[in-house]
Amino acid sequence: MKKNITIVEVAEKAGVSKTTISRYLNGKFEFMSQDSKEKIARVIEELGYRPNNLARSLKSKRSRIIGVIVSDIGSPFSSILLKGISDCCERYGYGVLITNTNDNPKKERDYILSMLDQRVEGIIVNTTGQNDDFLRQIGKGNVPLILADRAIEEKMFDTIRSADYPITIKVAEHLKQRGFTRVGWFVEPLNNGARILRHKAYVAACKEVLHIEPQVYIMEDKSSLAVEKLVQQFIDANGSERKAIYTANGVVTLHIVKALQRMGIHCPDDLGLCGFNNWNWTELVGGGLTVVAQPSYKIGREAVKRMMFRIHRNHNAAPRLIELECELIVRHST
Amino acid sequence: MKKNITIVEVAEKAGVSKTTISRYLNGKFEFMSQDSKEKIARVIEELGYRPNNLARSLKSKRSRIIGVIVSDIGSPFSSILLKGISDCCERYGYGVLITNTNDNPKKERDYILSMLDQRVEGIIVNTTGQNDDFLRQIGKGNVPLILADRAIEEKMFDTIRSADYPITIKVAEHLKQRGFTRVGWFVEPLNNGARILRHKAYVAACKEVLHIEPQVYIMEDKSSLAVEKLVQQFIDANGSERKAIYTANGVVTLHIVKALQRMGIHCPDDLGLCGFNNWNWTELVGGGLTVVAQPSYKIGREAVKRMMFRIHRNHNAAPRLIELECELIVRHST
DNA sequence: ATGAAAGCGCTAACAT
DNA sequence: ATGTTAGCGCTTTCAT
Repeated sequence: MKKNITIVEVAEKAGVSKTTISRYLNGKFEFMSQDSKEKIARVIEELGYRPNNLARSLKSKRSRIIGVIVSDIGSPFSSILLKGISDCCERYGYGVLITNTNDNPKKERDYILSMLDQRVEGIIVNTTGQNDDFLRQIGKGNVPLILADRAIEEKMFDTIRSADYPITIKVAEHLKQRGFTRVGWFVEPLNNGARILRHKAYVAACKEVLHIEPQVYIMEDKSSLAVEKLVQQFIDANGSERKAIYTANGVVTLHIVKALQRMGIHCPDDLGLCGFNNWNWTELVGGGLTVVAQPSYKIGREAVKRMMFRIHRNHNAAPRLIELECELIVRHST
Repeated sequence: MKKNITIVEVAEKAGVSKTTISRYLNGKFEFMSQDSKEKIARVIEELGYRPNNLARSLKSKRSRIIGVIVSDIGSPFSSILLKGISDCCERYGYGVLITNTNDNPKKERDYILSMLDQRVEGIIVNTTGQNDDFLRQIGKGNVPLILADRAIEEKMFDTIRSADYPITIKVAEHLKQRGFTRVGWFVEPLNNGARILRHKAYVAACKEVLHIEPQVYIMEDKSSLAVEKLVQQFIDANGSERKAIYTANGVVTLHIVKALQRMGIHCPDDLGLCGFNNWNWTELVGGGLTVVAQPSYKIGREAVKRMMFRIHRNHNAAPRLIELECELIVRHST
């Protein structure tokens, strides 16, 4: 097990002090002789020296790592979000420490604390929605926290999410124009900020555009039978009206599509369907699904940009809500 | 900006030395009075003290972080793999530093180096396949490297992947039994270990089971037109035989399904189709796709287990190739 | 333009 | 059972 090369050896071999090496490493060439510079470069090359980032971070208090906590790393939303985040972090020379909570609030708390222990410079969290008090507490510390997709009630953190309201209005207009007179909204339990805001948007769209009573169907249980029952319930409740389902997210969309297939219900003739999230398979099923495309990649990218702003420009900027535009992709199912 | 609490303050307030606090933090209670123990616990609680992991790692040379490099974080394979890795790391008390190369070999090299700078204790890499020399170099160092899914020629690293050979034989038997007399294999360029091994398996299956000449179709270009052309080529080349397509991975499957839909080709009557990877949408399209289910989650989990073995038990164990069983899920398309 | 020296917050001999 | 001390590998005043 060969010893690691440190700054000391480099200094000795280059015939200068540690300080000069450190300056070199940090790009402070301004008051450094061309000679030293070249010699150092050569020695580093020869030795294959690489600085120890733990030591650098410990001393400088800048780890150049940001933490990311997602609620379900297996979902396409998360992977695209993460892609946006990592791509953007890379441009800023930051690394990304990622953890996955599986929507478990306790894990979320533990991970946040352990990321702070690692001295991450900021945390981006797609919160489970059950940690508002804890998050507030963390917010008082000096490591910026930014919410991705899921907001919390209080306007305390920068939040980057999709602009659900305008797109939901647009969806309603589209459905109305296609002759649908009843629109049911299918969602998982309303226990996080994204779902709550989308719910508001749906209710507003019912009032303002569709002029109907909202019909919210909450999937407490995602088993095949339970979902089919819920769909049947919606159908039975609306007699001979032209009915359409609007879903709250990609997971719900998937469950609904499966249920409709099993039930032998065809879109758009038997029932309209507008999904949320333009996942790669949505164009493949049933001749193509009409969907709202959420800007997941951009959400990631903007979260990082905002984080960099906070870290490098203004630690105490007022929290901002950044809502990014969604796109309605009309296909065969409506 | 309030000062961070350090071990020194805790020691003072508890009336003991730093050493004792350090012992407490590391669970070395064996020679510690019940009294000290309780007092320390209380002080830590009161102060809300949390140890600085950078300092711990720097000193102890154990960061309790492992690095993971995936080639495409946006793909379901990667997300499930990552889920397996993170879940398992958590059980061992390890954090995960994740980066994404987008199949760019240069990025892969840079990320590996920067992970080493962070003093990760091990690296799991789903390599682009274009860095064999570099990886060998890294392999000589003392940070274990484990390959996930994509092997390299030389048997130098632990490698965890799916057992492609037996499942491919099984696929061939299934297709034969269903009356398919020609099977074409569709793949991206053969530039990584997974594809190369799958290619071998396909060729073997052709000889041993199907008794036909292999027909390999390489998708150099994934545009709609190019893919359609390739499919048409396969069809034209095999006249009135019963033809089936077997794909090398989920991305290829997706492209083929799209092409078939556009071309108005129906499975299994016009053409059989067996995909690779049981992504959530495969059961939805065309009445359900027959697929090989790759054990992505398990690959992640086993990679971590092997990593822990290497780190904690035997740094110099002989490299092992661990191949995990795949499952054939027969649906409507064959 | 360069260096000496004092830490960053912790761990681990080596005492006692 | 507990404390003293010397670092881990770097950055950063403050000199010169």
